[in-house]
Amino acid sequence: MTKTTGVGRPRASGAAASKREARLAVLDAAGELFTGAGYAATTTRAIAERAGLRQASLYYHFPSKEDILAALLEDTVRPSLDVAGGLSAKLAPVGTRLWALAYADIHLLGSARHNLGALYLLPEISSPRLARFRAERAELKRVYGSLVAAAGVTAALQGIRTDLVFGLVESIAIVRRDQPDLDVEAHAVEGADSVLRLVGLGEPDAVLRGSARALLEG
Amino acid sequence: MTKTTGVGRPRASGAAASKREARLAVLDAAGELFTGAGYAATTTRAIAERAGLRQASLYYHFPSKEDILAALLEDTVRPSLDVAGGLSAKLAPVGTRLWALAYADIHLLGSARHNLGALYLLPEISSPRLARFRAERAELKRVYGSLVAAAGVTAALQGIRTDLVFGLVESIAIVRRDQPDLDVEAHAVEGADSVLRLVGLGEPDAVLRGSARALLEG
DNA sequence: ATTATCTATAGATCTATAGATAATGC
DNA sequence: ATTATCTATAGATCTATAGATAATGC
Repeated sequence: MTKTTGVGRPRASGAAASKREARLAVLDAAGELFTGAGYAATTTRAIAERAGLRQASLYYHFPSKEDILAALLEDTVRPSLDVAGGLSAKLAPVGTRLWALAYADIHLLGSARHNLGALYLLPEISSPRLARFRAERAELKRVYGSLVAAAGVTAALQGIRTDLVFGLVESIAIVRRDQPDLDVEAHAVEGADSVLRLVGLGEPDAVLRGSARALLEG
Repeated sequence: MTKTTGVGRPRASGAAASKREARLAVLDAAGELFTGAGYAATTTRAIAERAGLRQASLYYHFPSKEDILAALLEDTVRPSLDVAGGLSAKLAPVGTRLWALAYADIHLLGSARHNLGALYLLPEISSPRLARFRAERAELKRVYGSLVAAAGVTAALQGIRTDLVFGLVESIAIVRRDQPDLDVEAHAVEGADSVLRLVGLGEPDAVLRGSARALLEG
């Protein structure tokens, strides 16, 4: 006759939540701790505590600690890939598309709840369990690569310029670590402008920016 | 009458080395392991093994694991600061100086024995023991900032553009992780060129590149 | 006497598994 | 019966300190 919220043994902490909520709470706690203290330095106990359940209960939701990291990172690239996919359906000049993609990515990385881009340099990234994340990130980079090519960059320079563009976009994570309260919007605009200058498309004007934004909204 | 190399109890491994060599061996082992497996995931035992001594003997050379990291990171920024200092003594146009600094930094980060730039995003960076590293890196960033300002970037945009330039330079670490055999020279030239375009100094020509290189050698 | 190392270990974890348990659902 | 959690713990570490030891130097 006790009032509870759902199926399954109640939590020791008293907190009640659905399975989906529990999973999200775990991811949120892990995101906070991984970015704040580091992946290896974060214990499963700390994650569980923050999420309101016991350490062993994590394993009902995720097969291993690395799978928690995988889920977090995949959730980070996927929205970028979605933007890239959405753009590919639209007709617009290269510069506009490239500006839009860079702007959206910097915005996503810069304003996500946790600075998960800071985890891209983690050595654990090479683990087999993170294969899907790596593949999705490579896919995103390929999109940048095709835009850089379409921008007219010499074949010989396409690889390196793509690296630089991608690096410029992702470097928002470094900036964000140093300045947690940075102006993401300004950074995204300036970053996207810089990407265009970087690939030799010149200085973007208000018209280009406007249509790029429209592209993202439409 | 046993033949040994110096003062102190001989190593169990048989390897003999001076105190200075031992310290360097520890740093080299740690650099390899920190960049390959991660800081927290690397045990002091693994470092010691690779350096040819026992785990506890590390503590004769460094007061803690974090101090090993601090020494490595400081050794990484210092050469860049030296370049920056050297440049400040010379007379040359802003573009040339900025190109030279970016080129030198990308080269240093890209071809150092280990990809230590990949550790700049580590959460451990905020530890008090790493205060000196942070200060030196901030100093280097300030140099970039003054060059960006001298390049004529609007006051309102100086901060963000400096972040972007610094991010572009340091992003070599991400690229290097993904492509360990990258062409550092090409990346450094393209990266430095990109920095100039990024701050609005236009497309650098062979003359500028030549005098920037001369600046670095002289 | 000094130096650079060693052995041994305290004390504190950490991840993941085994198996029990307290709910709801049928 | 199924679900979502719990308790308990195996087994494996890990960092740092204490104190001994095997060299050289004086």
